[in-house]
Amino acid sequence: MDVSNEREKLQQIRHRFISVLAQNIGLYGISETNGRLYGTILFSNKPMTLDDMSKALGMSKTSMSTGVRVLSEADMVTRVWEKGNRKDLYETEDDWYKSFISVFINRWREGTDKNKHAATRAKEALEMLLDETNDEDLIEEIKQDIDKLEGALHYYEWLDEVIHLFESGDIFKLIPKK
Amino acid sequence: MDVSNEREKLQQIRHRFISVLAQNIGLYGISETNGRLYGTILFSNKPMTLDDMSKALGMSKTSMSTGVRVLSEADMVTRVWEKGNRKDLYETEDDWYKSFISVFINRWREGTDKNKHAATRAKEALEMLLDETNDEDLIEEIKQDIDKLEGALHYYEWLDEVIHLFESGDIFKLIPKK
DNA sequence: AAGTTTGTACAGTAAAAACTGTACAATCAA
DNA sequence: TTGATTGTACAGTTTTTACTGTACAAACTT
Repeated sequence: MDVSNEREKLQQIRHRFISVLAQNIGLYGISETNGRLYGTILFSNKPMTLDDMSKALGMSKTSMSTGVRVLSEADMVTRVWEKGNRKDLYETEDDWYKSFISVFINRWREGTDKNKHAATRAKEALEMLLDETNDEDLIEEIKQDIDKLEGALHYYEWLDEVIHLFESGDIFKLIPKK
Repeated sequence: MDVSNEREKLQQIRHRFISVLAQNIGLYGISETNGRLYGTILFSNKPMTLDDMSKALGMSKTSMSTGVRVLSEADMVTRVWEKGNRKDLYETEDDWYKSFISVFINRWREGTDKNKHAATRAKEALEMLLDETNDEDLIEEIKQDIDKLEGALHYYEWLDEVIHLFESGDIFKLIPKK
């Protein structure tokens, strides 16, 4: 088997892995195409330009530009400088713990905070309404709603602490990096 | 302020909370509309029929049917029986720990396993290719790829243990339910 | 300065997802 | 059995998202 054939095989192995990676990267809030872009940059063993990516994925440079922006904002790729090169170069953050966990934390922190805030506000509003009304049935319904919101709030508080376990890095005391 | 006005206010408070909940439920892999459906059933203080939902959300019964199926598969709502009622009735699983954590676990377990499997297969394939080839440059590239896959696999193993922490319920020893 | 090259905004197009209405099978009532 | 009601498959539509090509501003070269 000659070298070009072997190289072909290498590409195929990479491609297969990148496909699976991209399909499951939705867990981190990244779209499949951007996941494919991430995988491509990951396995390019040198930093890539937008044109490189465009060529590698057969997609427009515009798409690469927006894709790279999303990945940069998620701290999954970083821009890197190289003397004498006018083009922007990008490479992946190779520490998977760092990049994936931080993406995870950002997403969950944001979502949980918003929910918690909304639940608190709703509970307060219901308590005010409870004071105002005299209708028996309505009072009963409001009380049930407050119960539900309290259940939700307990869960969010718990989740808060879970997220903090990751933010603080304490999770690694419990489950050490491999 | 009369009762109908107060009832209006109650609906508004519910609606506002449900909107936020629905916007953030994507974290659990549920779409925003299905999140709204979940919220609607949650705050209906009695089990709902498809027609109830359709009316409450102003959407087709077909959509309710498919939506409820998604939520059922995720164990977020359950079908419930009532004597003398021909229609299917649904209510939410009220234990947020139970429903949300199980949805979370299912998603992450599945995604992580797939990635781990793909990484293992890719690594094996690369090791075979490494044996076959004699080209210096190619050997170097393959080695770099293997390194990356090993990094990924370490992360996946770690993630595996994290997921298991939730599956086993041991997380509650560390961070007790509120 | 003029001439290139590079990244991105924006408008338009293609593809995908969400949603609806109709049709029909399954279940129940009489 | 017939007639009515309920849930869902399926086809078609609308809405949303993804993607592209063009045009242009910013940065660099000469």
